[in-house]
Amino acid sequence: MLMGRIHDLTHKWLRGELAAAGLSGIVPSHGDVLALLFMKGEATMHELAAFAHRTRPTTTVLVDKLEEVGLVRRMQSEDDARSVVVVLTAEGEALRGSFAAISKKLASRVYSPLSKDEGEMLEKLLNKVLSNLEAAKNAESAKSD
Amino acid sequence: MLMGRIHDLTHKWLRGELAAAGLSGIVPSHGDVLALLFMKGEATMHELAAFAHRTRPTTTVLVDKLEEVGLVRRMQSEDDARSVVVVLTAEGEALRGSFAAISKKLASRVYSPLSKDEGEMLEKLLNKVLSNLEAAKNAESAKSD
DNA sequence: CTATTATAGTTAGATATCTAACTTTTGTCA
DNA sequence: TGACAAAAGTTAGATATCTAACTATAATAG
Repeated sequence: MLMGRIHDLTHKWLRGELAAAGLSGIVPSHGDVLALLFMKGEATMHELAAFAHRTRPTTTVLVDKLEEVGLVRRMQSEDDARSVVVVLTAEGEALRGSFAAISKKLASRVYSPLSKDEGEMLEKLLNKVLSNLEAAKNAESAKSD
Repeated sequence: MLMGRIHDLTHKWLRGELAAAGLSGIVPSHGDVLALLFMKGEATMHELAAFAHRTRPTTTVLVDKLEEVGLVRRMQSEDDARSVVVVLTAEGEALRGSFAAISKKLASRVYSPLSKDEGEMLEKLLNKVLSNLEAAKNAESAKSD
C-alpha cells in the first residue's frame, strides 16, 4: 500500500519531467528501454523486454513509439533472422545527458528526507523483500511443470 | 525502480489470490473500495475515490463492476440529491473474512524475510519518503494559483 | 430571488499494459 | 534429413487507468 502510493507519485512526477524535457508521450517504460540502449549501445526486443520488466508485446509498442519520435531505429539482426536489433539514433544519443539528470533528480527527490545511513538501510530492506518475492514467484511457477 | 518492481509483483500475486477466491475480474483497486465499505458500512463515490487514490471516473467503473457482480449496491443519498451512497450487499458482507485473510497473507508475504525490527524500520522509512513526496506534490500544485 | 460558481457523478475518448494467438525462423532428435 | 518443438517478434482484443467535457444539483453573492 505504502509502496504502491510512492510508485504512483514518482511515476506521475516522472511523466511531468519528461514532458518538460520536450518528450511528451514518453513515459517511464520508454525510459527503461532507452536506459539499456545508453548502457549497451544496442539490444534485441527480447533483451529490452527483460530489462524493462515488460512483456514482448508491450515492448513492441514502446519501440514503435520511440521509432516514431525518432529516438531509436530497428535493424535486422545479422546472426538471427528472427531477431530485431534496436539502436539509438543521433537524436536518441543526444538525450543521454537529460536522462541522467532526470534520474539523479528522481533519486534525490525520493531519498532527500533520509540520512545517508537511512537511505542505505531502505535499499537493503527493499532488496531483501524483493529477492524474497522473486524467489516465491519462481517457486510457484515451477509448480506448474 | 525497486519499489515499482515490488509493487508489480504484489499486484500480480493479489490478482491471483482474488481469482482463487472466486473473484475473477476483481482487482486490487476493487479491494480498496471494499476495504472502506468494510470499515464504514457505506460511502459516497467521492469518499471511495479519495480512499482508493483513484479519480472519480475510475471509481465509477470500479463500482459498476462491483455492482455487476453483486457485491455492492448504489443508493440515492437522502441529504444531497447529487450524491450516490454505496453499500455492501449480503454477498459483499460475506467476503469480509476472505479479504482479511488475503490482506494478512499479503503482509506476511512482503515482510516475511524481515525481522520485526527491520519490518518496523522499513515502514518508518517508507512513511518518511511518502510524506516528503506528498508535501512536494502539494507545494508544486499550489504554485498554479 | 436570481445568476453565477462549485460540487457529485457519469460519459467519452485516449493510453499503457496484459494474454492469446499467429508468423517466421531456428534448433533438435529419431 | 524431415518433422516437431522452441523462440523472436507482431497483431488482436481486453482491461485499468487517466483527462476533458457534460449533466444535475447545491451553495453563494448581489
